[in-house]
Formats: sequence, C-alpha cells, structure tokens
Amino acid sequence: MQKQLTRRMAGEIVISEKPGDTLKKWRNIFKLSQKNLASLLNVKPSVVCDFEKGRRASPGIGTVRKFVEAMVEYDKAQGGKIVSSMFAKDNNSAVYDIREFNTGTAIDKLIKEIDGEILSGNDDILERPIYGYTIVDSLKAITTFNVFGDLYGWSNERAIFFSGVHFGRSPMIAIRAHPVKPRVVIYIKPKAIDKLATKLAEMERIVLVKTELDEDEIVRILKKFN
Amino acid sequence: MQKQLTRRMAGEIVISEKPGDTLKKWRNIFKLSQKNLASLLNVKPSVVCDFEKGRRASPGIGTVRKFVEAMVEYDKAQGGKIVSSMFAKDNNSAVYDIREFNTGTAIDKLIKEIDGEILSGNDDILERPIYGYTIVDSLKAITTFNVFGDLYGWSNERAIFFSGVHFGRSPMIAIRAHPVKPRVVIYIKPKAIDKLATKLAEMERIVLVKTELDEDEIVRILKKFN
DNA sequence: ATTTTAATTAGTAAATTGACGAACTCAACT
DNA sequence: AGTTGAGTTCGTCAATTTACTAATTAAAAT
Repeated sequence: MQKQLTRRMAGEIVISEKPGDTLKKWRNIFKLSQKNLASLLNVKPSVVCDFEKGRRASPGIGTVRKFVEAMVEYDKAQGGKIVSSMFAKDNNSAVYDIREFNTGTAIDKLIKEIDGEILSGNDDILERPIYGYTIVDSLKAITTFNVFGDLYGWSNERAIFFSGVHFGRSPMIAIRAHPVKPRVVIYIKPKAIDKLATKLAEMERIVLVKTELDEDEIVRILKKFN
Repeated sequence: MQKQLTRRMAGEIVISEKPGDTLKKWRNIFKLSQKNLASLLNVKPSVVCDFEKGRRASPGIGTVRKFVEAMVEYDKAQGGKIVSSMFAKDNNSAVYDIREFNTGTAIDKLIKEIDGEILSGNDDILERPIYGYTIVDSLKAITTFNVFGDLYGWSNERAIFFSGVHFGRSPMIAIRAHPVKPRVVIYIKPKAIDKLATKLAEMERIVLVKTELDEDEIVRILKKFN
C-alpha cells in the first residue's frame, strides 16, 4: 500500500507541469512544513524550497524518491493516517480468514479436499497453482467499507470463498467489476446458483465451485496446505 | 488515459529498486529497440543503454519524462495499441453515450433537467460539480468485456446512467467493487429499487437518482450542457 | 511593536548527470 | 567464416544538480 502510494506520488511529480508545485501539494497533504520535511531528509529548508520553487529544471529521481519516501515513512511513524486515508481502507471484519501458501497448490487438489462441486471451469485451468485463499462473508463484503482491496493477499493467484451466499449473483458481479481477479471462487453452502453467476465465471475464466462444508471445517482442512 | 499511463510508468521507474530495469521493461512492452527509442529521443543508443544499465544513480526527472512520453507518443502514432491494451479496453457496446462537459455542472441542476427523483444523497453533495456522464446498459455492462474501465471518461466527477435496471442491486454492487466511483448514479426507468442499492449509495456518498425519461430524451436534454 | 516561524532568493563549491564516440560482446543470419 | 543487429562498457567533458550559508520577505504569535 505504501509502495503503491509512493509510486503514485512519484509519477505525479515527474509528469507534472510543475513538479515543484506537486511536491508542495504532497508536503501539504502530509501536513509538513518545509523545515520538518528538511529535517526528515537531513537537509536545510532552503533545499526543500529550491525544489518546490523549481530552481532545478530536472531534479534526480533519487531526490524525488527521498522526498516521497520520507513523507510516507513519516506518516507511517505517526500511525499511517494519511496513507490509509488515501486508500480509504478500513474495517475488514467481512474477512473471516486470509492466508498465503508457501508453495503453489493445484486448484483441483484444493477442490477435492474441501469436497467441492465444480459449477464452471475448464480442465486446463484446474491444474494451475494458487498461492493462498480468502474467506469472506458476501454481504458484509459489499457493505463493509472497501473490503475489496483487502481480499487479495500477497498473490492474486488465489481462491476466494464466499459465505452467506444466496444466489451467487452479487459476488460474481463484484468480481467482474473489480480489476483484480481470483483464480477460483467458492460458494459456501449457497441456497441456489444464479445462471448469470456461472456465465460471468466462464467469461472471466474463473473456476466456480460450491461446497457444503462450513467455514470452520474449511479453515481446518486448509491448515494442511503449505 | 495517456497521462495516466505516463504517470504510472514514471512512478514505477522512480520508485523501482533498479530504475533502469523498469525502464527496459517498458521499452520492451512498447516493442522498441534501444536504437529505435534513441532515435525517438534524438540521442545515441548508448545513452539509452547507460540509463537502462543504471550508470547514473539518479537520472533527472526530465530524462524519465522524455523517455516515458516518447514511448507513449510513439505508440499513439502507431494507433495507440499498447496504451489501450494497458487499460484492457475493448468492446464498449454497452456504452450508449459518453460525454464530457467543458465546464462543471452542479449535480442538482442536472437532476432537475432530467426530471430525476433523488433516492439517496445529502444536500451538501448536490451542489458539487460534475464534468461528464456515461449512459450504459446495466446487463451488458457486466457481461461485456471490461466495460468498467470505459465508464470513466476524462473525469471521474461524473454521472453514470444505467438503463435496463431491474432492482438496481447489481449496478451498485459493481460500483462498490470498482475502485473508481462516479458522483451520481441514475437509474433509467427501474422496475423497483432494492434497499441494498440505496444503502450502498449512502455508504459511497453517491447521489442515487431515478428518472422515467428514456435514453434518447436524456441525451437530447444533456446536449444543452457544456 | 517585536519576536518567531515559515518560506523564498541567491551565490557558491563539489559532485553528478547527460550525451558523445569508440571499442566490445554475443547471437542470429547468410 | 563473416556480417549484421542489438546491446554493453567506458573515457571524456560541458552542463546541471545538490547542498550549503546567508540574506530577505511575509505572516503569525507574543
């Protein structure tokens, strides 16, 4: 998340008409005075000012990097309020469990273990490895502030389990709309399966599975995987 | 879109462990040889190589900018294939109309013009300006390849009209899941309004509106706006 | 009215960049 | 075996950046 923000800041500064102004904008966002920022960087305030005022036509990327990273680091030390606010991420109580595997696990192996039934998915995808999973409550996932960003751990090559599924339409629509996609979607005890859900799964080439096991059993079983 | 990509590239290069490698990565993405790129920049190939190999610890942002912009410009001249592909935009037949305004239009003014009924939205948001709109068929939007990326024109401060709405649940879920949000969502002749839809609108602080006018009438009316 | 704090401007020395050309490696063709 | 294309390495040098100090202006705070 921090890296993402530093990249965004850096990109904005580099491409900006007036890099100095953009730098200043960010300094203000982080509520730092030139003096404060200068001391974080172990330089004199005039240095900060020179950059903001555009005295250098083309400062080095090292400079930009130091500036940007110093601000983000500073914020982190203060509790990371600014960085978090830029990502508007919050309450992730919708996430029941999230884990990464140390090695890849084939999709079909995982399905077998949790006694899943495949609703959609070609054979050729089933051998692909995934590197983790996330279990979420489907309704909470959409009503909780911005969980979608939290669904993906280290790897996007993962399975997402949805509990509290009625027809499975909303979860697939959410996945459809979200830029990052899992490899496998598993509905925990769905009441029924909407046709649009399977169609969307096919379009996204996502393996769609249902299981009648409950969350705790699944977590227990997946403990094995490493 | 181009600016967005240049920023992204620049940010990645600046923050990268090895800026040179990242530069190279992008050059490869744009299918350019060092020689080609050098000629676009009016420098000798060894210059490109020096940067890629990291001979300069901290090249200036002007250099990064020139490199990045040259690649994007080059691609644009070739039809913009790479840039487009980075945004995975494709078939946008779900989009009925998309337009940008030249000046901001207050949300409440637009609502009045299209004879809309507000289902959710605080007064303080209603005065905010928006800078464009998109009209999409809601079902096509989710079944068509990656329209979500195409919903947003130059500005995200816009209104999105959904036609073919049943209960308005899916469109709001899609918006919920998508990282970029419009200011206003307008359902065109919805059959009913799902409670979850209004709830999500409130959470996202999006003004949710319904109108009984049809697409053509709306387009006609919005022609006035500039 | 005076002092502090924040920001700006400018002169300067040392370090670094930006660009060149020439020599060199390493595959891939012919 | 020889040529071509793509990429790499490196010495060189003018132009620029980096960071300093000191002086100056502007706004807030006492």
